[in-house]
Amino acid sequence: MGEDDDFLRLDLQVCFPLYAASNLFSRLYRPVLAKLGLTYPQYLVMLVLWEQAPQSVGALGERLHLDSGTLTPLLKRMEGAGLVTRQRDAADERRVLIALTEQGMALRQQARDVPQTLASGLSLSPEELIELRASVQHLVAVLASAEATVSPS
Amino acid sequence: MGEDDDFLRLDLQVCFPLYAASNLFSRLYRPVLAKLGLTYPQYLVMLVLWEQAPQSVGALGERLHLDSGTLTPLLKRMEGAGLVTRQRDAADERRVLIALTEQGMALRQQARDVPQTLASGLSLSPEELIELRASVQHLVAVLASAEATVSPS
DNA sequence: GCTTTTTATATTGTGCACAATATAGTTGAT
DNA sequence: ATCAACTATATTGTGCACAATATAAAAAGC
Repeated sequence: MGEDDDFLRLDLQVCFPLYAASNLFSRLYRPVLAKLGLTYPQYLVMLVLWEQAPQSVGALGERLHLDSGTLTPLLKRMEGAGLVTRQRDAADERRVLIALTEQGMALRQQARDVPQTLASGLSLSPEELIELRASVQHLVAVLASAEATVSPS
Repeated sequence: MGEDDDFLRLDLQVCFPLYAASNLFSRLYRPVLAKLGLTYPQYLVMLVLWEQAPQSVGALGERLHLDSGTLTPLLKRMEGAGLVTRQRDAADERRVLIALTEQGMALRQQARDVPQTLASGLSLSPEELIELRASVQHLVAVLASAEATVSPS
């Protein structure tokens, strides 16, 4: 008990720096995104929709690894803000299609400089960022497959 | 507008895989930690306290990059669960010292295998995990210093 | 055609995460 | 000693994140 060879030290965890980095990133984005009227998860939704719209709630959730319990109220707030519309798919009434409004599309221009604004404050080289991104993307793939293994459909 | 050379594509973001990995990790930990009666952030608090206790709320927050608005209710729930005690520091009445109860200390034995249980399900080599951990720890340091720069004390 | 199963989203309740603010305690400069 | 500035924690309100459950629509089996 209390030996130093156990694996419970905070500095030995992989999960903790990910957790801290995620929180710190969202804190760093907050004032920048506030000018656009977005929260950080809402910004991620906009990134997905700017690539392709309309999309169903489920498709958004699959891309972002979030479920309807998170997305539904978030999307309703975005609808209230005039950024997106929500309407049932006529072809499959179970689906709700999320589309961009004119305002939502226009917001892309204002968001254009957000990534570089933040990256510029980070004192990390582009190479470091690219390598880090690839590593964590790989981890996400591993975690997502582990999730699918544990709770099989 | 819509050119492919802008930086708004989700796959080009560093922040998004961190966000997804953090969520996926906490989802993966949830069923394991539930057996110990802990949530994932509560588990992190226990890791810190198992290293050293008692600690003030502020010291916990500094270590975990969390503020009192997050920690106070979390610690009250942990107090209610019988894992920690909360009492004012007699030497400085502004501080609240968080200490472990017998039950809180005993829980360490039950938690002993948690890290390896999770790591074993990940299909990542120990070398990959160590390198990833170092990269993200470095990022946390960079983000924390950026935070300090933006909002100077 | 009608029931069973599956699928897609919504709802409810709990627990973070954090900004803004409040409160109480401490320190420092006179 | 007194008061202004500062520090540590608590409170309030908003917005995620997710498990569990509900509801409704579609698909599949008979």
